[in-house]
Amino acid sequence: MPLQNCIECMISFNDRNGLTTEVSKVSKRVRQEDIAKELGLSINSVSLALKNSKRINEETRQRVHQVAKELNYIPNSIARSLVEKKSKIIGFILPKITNPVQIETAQLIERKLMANGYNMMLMTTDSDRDYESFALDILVSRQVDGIFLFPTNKQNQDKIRSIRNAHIPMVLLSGGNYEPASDSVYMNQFKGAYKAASHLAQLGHRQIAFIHGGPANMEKYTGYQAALKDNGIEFDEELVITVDNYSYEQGYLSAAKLFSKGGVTALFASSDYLALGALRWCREQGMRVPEDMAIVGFDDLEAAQYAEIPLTSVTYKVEELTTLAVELLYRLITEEEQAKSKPIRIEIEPTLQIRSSCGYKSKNRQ
Amino acid sequence: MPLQNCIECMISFNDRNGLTTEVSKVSKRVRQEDIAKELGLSINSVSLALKNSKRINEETRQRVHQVAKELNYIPNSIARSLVEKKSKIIGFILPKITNPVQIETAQLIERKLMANGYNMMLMTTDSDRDYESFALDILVSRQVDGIFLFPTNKQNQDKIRSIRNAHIPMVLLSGGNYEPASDSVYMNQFKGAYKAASHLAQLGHRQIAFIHGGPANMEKYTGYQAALKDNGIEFDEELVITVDNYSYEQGYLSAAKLFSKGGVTALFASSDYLALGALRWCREQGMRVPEDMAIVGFDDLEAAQYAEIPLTSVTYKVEELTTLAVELLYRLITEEEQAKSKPIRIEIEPTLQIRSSCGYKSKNRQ
DNA sequence: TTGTACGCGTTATCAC
DNA sequence: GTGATAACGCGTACAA
Repeated sequence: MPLQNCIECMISFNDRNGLTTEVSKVSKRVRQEDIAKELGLSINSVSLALKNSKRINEETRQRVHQVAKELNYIPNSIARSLVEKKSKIIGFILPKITNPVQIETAQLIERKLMANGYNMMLMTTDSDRDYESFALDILVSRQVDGIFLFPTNKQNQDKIRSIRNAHIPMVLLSGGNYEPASDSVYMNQFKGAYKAASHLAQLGHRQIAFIHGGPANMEKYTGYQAALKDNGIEFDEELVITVDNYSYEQGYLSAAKLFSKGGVTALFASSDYLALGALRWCREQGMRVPEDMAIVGFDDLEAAQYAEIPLTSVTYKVEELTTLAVELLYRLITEEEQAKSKPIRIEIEPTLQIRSSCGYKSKNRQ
Repeated sequence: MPLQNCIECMISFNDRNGLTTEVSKVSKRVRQEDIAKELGLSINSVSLALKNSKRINEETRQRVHQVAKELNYIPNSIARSLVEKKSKIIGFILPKITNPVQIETAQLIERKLMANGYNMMLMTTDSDRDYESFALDILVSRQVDGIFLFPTNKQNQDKIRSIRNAHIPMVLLSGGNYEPASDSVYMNQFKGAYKAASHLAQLGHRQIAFIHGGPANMEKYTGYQAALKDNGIEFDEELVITVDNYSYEQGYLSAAKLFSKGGVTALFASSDYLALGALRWCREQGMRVPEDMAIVGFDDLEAAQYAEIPLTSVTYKVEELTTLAVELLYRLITEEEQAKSKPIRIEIEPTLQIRSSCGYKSKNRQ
């Protein structure tokens, strides 16, 4: 689909399908007018009665509710949104729905929003700059009351800034060691990666490989590099592999490339799936983990904990993050919090969950 | 939140928050009227120009587009939806976002929808009857153009039927050996479970345990029972455990309960995660898989393939299913397909992907 | 307590 | 080709 000029594409969409002219056979939905006619009241009275206004007679109120139920009246949110200038929809944009942590974040946020009458519109970007931009336009067009965005690296910074300037509440769920373009609540991936790589370095490893998912993982990449530097290890580009999705398979294939040459003694993977795929390769090749190869993952999925060799992984409290994120968005929606020149920035610091796969004998070792 | 009388809850929502009276500091979005004023045209001409009507002068058309871009005009989908009686939103209801196969289904469907100008509203039910009913009401209220629903067992059959009667396009993504309440495209879970349990029975196992996730897994349950019966094995309730989510942990705990007594030689789990959790328990207890315990899972996740002992699992083509489901929904939307008295029913038959965990020496054994 | 009139932003039907 | 005018369904002043 044409991502260029996406607004134009949205504008002219109707020309492309022939649906408009078709006779709608949809049985008319019942409106307030219908129940007004039924009772010989005005639409207004019905409207007031339905929202239990005290300015309406208790008896008529009950009769209206009665008839509404009988006719199976369901309010038209679209019409309501138009007049109230609130859609009660929150947009949620994330790169890929297959990222378990991001989708868990979405789930928790959806639950919290639902409790306040909001619903969630979900869009994916595949980490693509144009898709991300397009998704933002769509959500603005749909008059969402707020947006959660897992931005991919520093894409669309200008657009994000302009949305913020338009006072559309938006909370970024990713960020790093740079000035964010909008208010944000996120786990510091830089620090997480730094901790992981440092840990491996301090266990004595000098050749630490790194697998990452491209632009979406830039912060992890820089964290990895910083850790090497601080531990006096020279960065070697040969030890880094970029993959295009976080799968066991990609981890498996990357391990084959990275480890066959020999020399490498440790791996830091930007996702647990990648780490577990690599783990599988090691097992097949008769490599012992952690003795021959130390492995650290990222996200601390349940799969990491239950792996053959329980996986050391970078972790953080998703529940805590989502709570903060929703709170911040509500503050922005109610404008308790004005859009200040400097975006609010709430950071969660990740920790390293140490298990067997890195070879460190912790007291809590599993 | 009050799930009873959900419509009333929706109706009276505004009373509960105090936002309505607050002064909106949102800088006014630009409307067609603004660009009309700017050019000394009528709103109508602007509207026509924006959608590239041939009934408008080419020069003015261009001027309108020009100004629209300058003012950063973004169309208001809410207003458009109101008059067109089409929201271009598709609702998607699923029990839990943490089910990888269901969420992959959602992802694939979202992509296909997006290519046609639709967006997706996502809701979760937690397999709860009232939540499911509530979600349906919300989506109807929001005037969605169609609904995908992973129904939980036979909940809300009447509501589903009434939505169908109201000619709101809806495709069910789950079903079984019973007359579905609406048009549906789904993988036959009964057959999948039947194949899995039969396979174990035919390998000689007589005590086959079963872990399932409650009402959402009824079809698998009956498939399991049917397989036992057809293989002359008496059903033993003691060998069945119900869990409330598909996690490694639940599988691990269930294995502890089921296997400690002894006697059981095989396990069929209604989800790969459960199976892998059980696998972990076996390893810790020194039980060999498949020699001491044969295990079969469901869904054929990547984790199953890459497990320590690659897991035999029930599988099907999600891509194929989503393609059929989207096609069917479009047919219903364009009313090529009238809502007939008898719902359309498209079934995908799952297959058993045999790997090492069940002990069967297939030629393709991994 | 209830009804009337108007507005929300857009599209569609007519005139001109 | 272009511009009034009337919808769409609901909320809210303001009258009655």
